[in-house]
Amino acid sequence: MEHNSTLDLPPGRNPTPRAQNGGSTEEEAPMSIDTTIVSVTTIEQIGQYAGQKVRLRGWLDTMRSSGKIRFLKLRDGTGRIQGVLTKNDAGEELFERTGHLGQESSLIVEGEVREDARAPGGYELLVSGVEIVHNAEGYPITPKDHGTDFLMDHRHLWIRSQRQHAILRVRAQVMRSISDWLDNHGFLRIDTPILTPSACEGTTTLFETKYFESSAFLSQSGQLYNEATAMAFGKVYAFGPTFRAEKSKTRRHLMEFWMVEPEMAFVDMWENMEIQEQMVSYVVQQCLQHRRRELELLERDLSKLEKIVPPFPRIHYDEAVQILRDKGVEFEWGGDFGGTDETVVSEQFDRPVFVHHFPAAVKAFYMKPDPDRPETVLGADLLAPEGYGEVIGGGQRLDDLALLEQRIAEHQLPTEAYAWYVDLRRYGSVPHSGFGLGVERTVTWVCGIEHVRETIAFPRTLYRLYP
RNA sequence: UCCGGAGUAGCUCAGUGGUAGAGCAACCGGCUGUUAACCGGUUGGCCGUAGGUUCGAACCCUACCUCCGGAGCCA
Repeated sequence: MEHNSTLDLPPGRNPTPRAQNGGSTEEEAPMSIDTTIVSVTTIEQIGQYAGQKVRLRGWLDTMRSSGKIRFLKLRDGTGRIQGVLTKNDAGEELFERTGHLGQESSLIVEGEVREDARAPGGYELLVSGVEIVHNAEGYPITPKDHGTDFLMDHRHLWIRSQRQHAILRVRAQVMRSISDWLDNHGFLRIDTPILTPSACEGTTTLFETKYFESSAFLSQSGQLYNEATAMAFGKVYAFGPTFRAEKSKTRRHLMEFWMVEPEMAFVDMWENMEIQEQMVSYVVQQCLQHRRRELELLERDLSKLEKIVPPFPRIHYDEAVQILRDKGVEFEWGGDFGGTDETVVSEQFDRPVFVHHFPAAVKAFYMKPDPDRPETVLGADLLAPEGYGEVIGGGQRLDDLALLEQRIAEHQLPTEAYAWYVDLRRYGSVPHSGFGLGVERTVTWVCGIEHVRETIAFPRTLYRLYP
């Protein structure tokens, strides 16, 4: 992130190029930053420079003025620190010049790092020089309350705020931990196409786009392609965006969302679940370890996350139906779970719960039926606790040529388009399984927040394509 | 698509038939330890749009638009 990292240089001895003054609106104002050699650092690293003079480059978060003393809260993307400026120490000229800075003005600030119990974070900067790179006027997001719609209209600015930083950092950690776990367990990342000739699962509505003289669809899943790459490499995963043109309007839905989809040859439904619980536990524990500060800022109940360790409970669809009925929910065997159904079931457990053996009728055509009860499939959904709902859908795939051809016919799917997929059952078919984990839902759960739309920088919701 | 809620200052909202309001933001001034600072002042309005009822409509009625929450579908 930092181009001028000072990590491996002794403090105070790394000459950095003089900051350019091109964006300054000050006319012929003297450079108030002196030319002595001062370390450029980040707020994250500032503790290493206690008692020394440093230079920070960032944006003005808030400013409070009190006549002869001024507090400039600076953020630089790595953290926030309060700069203190007094008329006596800083001098009349500097004090006057910083009196009319708007929120989010970009600044290069120089000063001495001081430990101070009064400062949030333990350190503050005794400001001795300020270069105004750009003085911002009328920043729309004030420190007061705003509605979601207003904030979403200003999403490009909203992501500068502390809460959004915390969420997006947790997201990055979740994605990184997923990749780490899979890479360390013999999976090869092979990404699948986003432009596809036809529906993958044939269930949801797809976004259609021009493809020269014909049309193409934005992928709703890499699932089918993953099966091909798994037959080529054994253990694989795809990690990328997926698109669903469903008119879903809930706190769990986005039109564009990210999914990681591992697929494994010679793995059955039960082993599939073991892999999932290992990976999910690892991801949650890594977030606790590396993003604790962010989770605390979000006021997440960390004790709930600490419980996320294997094994996760596994219940049969029949049991789940019984739980619903015991809790007074009218539910007929054979249906899929709605949001509230998922909540009722998952609230019975303090860990994510697998619900397996769903009725075949509500699942995709490629799911393998249970030989003993063919009206159910060898698949499992993973429901996150605390009512966060389905974060994983997965299962064992149909590996029998004749049965797959029959299913494709039953679902009235175009045979030509699936010819390559059927081929996989013709040349060395093996039992195989996989799953798809929704990144935004997982991040929502880990963060303990209300809505998936804050877990991606620029969410695509039903009626929002801006910014 | 269906059900429910809401559109009033830049933002968050009050105002339920009789002169358009508050807090914050912005702007001016005061204050040497502020944490969503505080104090004084100034600016700021096609009350979502179009009809209708009424002497008179932000307010009542009708339609439409937009947003929010939920359902369905899904990760």
